[in-house]
Amino acid sequence: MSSPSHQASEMLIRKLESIFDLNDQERYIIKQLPVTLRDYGPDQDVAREGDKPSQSCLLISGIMFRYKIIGAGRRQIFSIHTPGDIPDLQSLHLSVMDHTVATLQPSKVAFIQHDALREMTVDYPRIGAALWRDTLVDAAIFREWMVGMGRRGAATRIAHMFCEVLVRLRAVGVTDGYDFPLPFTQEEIGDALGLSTVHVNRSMQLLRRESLIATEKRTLKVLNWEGLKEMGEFDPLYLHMKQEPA
Amino acid sequence: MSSPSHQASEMLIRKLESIFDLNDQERYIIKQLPVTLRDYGPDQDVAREGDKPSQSCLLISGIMFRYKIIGAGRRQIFSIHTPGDIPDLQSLHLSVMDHTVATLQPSKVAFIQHDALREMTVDYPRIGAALWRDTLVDAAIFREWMVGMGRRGAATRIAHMFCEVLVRLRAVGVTDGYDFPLPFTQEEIGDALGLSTVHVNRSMQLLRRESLIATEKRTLKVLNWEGLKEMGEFDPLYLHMKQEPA
DNA sequence: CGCGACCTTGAAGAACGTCAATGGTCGTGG
DNA sequence: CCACGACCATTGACGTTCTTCAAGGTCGCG
Repeated sequence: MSSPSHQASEMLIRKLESIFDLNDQERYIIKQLPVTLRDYGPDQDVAREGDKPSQSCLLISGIMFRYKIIGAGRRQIFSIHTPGDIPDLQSLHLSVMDHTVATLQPSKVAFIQHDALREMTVDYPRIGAALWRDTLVDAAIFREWMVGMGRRGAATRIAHMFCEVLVRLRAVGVTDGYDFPLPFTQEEIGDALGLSTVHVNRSMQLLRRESLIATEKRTLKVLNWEGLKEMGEFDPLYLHMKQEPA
Repeated sequence: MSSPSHQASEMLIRKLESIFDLNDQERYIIKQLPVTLRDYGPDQDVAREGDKPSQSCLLISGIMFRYKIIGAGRRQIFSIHTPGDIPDLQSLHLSVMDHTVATLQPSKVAFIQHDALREMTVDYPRIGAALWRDTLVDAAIFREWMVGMGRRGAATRIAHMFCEVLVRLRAVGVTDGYDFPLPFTQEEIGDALGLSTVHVNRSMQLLRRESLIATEKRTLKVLNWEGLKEMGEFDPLYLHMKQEPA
């Protein structure tokens, strides 16, 4: 737990245990995974669309996200990643990146060779199943975001996103209360939810007016968790966690 | 190829070979998979949100789709499935369905027990990798739809959807020209793309006015494939096929 | 023939985007 | 300590896109 590379496997184990039961041997095997560490500043691309990576990145601390740029100034953000995530795990079986993976905040990242991961999934099929499951939860989150973009209004989408981020941060122990550092600019929230910056701003004002949230000094305080869940039509089933989050 | 259950494995093999190289042994193993066959009419649910299926379904002929209902009359369709697909392969590692899988057209479906699939993925890790890859392509398609719903206009989204369906139908040999039976009502197209029926109707009129498509007798004719791709901002990279589709 | 499912049309309004300007906060260097 | 600049949040005015509601119209089928 002391050395940074132990920190990497600890975070991965913690993440996998939020969606899968690991036994002692499996935890041990994961701890043996060789990793290479690297620090990134904010807003740096880690793997770009078109790349053919030979390794995947495990987020240790900070926040990452995935996006695609289409034409002039139009960006779509697909996902937000919290510590313990392997944002480009999919590159293990999809050789060409069809989108870009980047840091949102300064982040500590561990790289794991695909060969090592592949070998582990073959030798320990249950760990393979856990990782496969992780990519399936990833897809489930995409589906939920699709519902939002297709069929929910702006305030609902924003509330939903805040609910999801809070639950996921709590699941890996980054936060334990109902406050968390708001790492997103309104532009980034808009790019994630398919909204303009201006409209995000006005919709967030609505959430504040309803006393669901408060923002001060780059911190988001959830004032009324039940109310926010209701506003966001948030049902955490799609996160497929082992235990229902609070 | 004669018996219906051979037809099932043939379609699966064909589908997997569009995204993965199988060898003779692997083809042989897949052919041994025990399946149960069943015919469905149109608009029938095959697995529902909340279910915990012990088998997955392989589409042999017809069209299936996946969706979620949220509140009064709001439905979001996530994906369209062509023969050879296993629409709920994800249930292999996500025990609870977070959405519903249904037929759009009358369809012939083969059910495969999860136990048999799991055993195969453990004994033949390359087949496991192919199936995992398939679920990752599924997720890549979600991402592309997210880009559409978040950042593209109605006509572009519709053109994109037609391009994708055509490419996928061609990949498994259901069509070889540029015409295909249009299995969707305008309401379904709207539910897939996050649009109202009325707006789908008007946007399709635009595509016809531009001589990109023609619809007659429930058949969609692509009059100008290059033009449609351009209108739809369609780049098939995200389908991760072995060979670039025409 | 008549019914149901689907497509089409018009009109009005809500939701959201764009443009452009203002103000706040924070870190940095003088 | 202050001034500056960068980045971000906020506001107003105005346009566009898309939705909603309501009413035909078309087609296949029993």
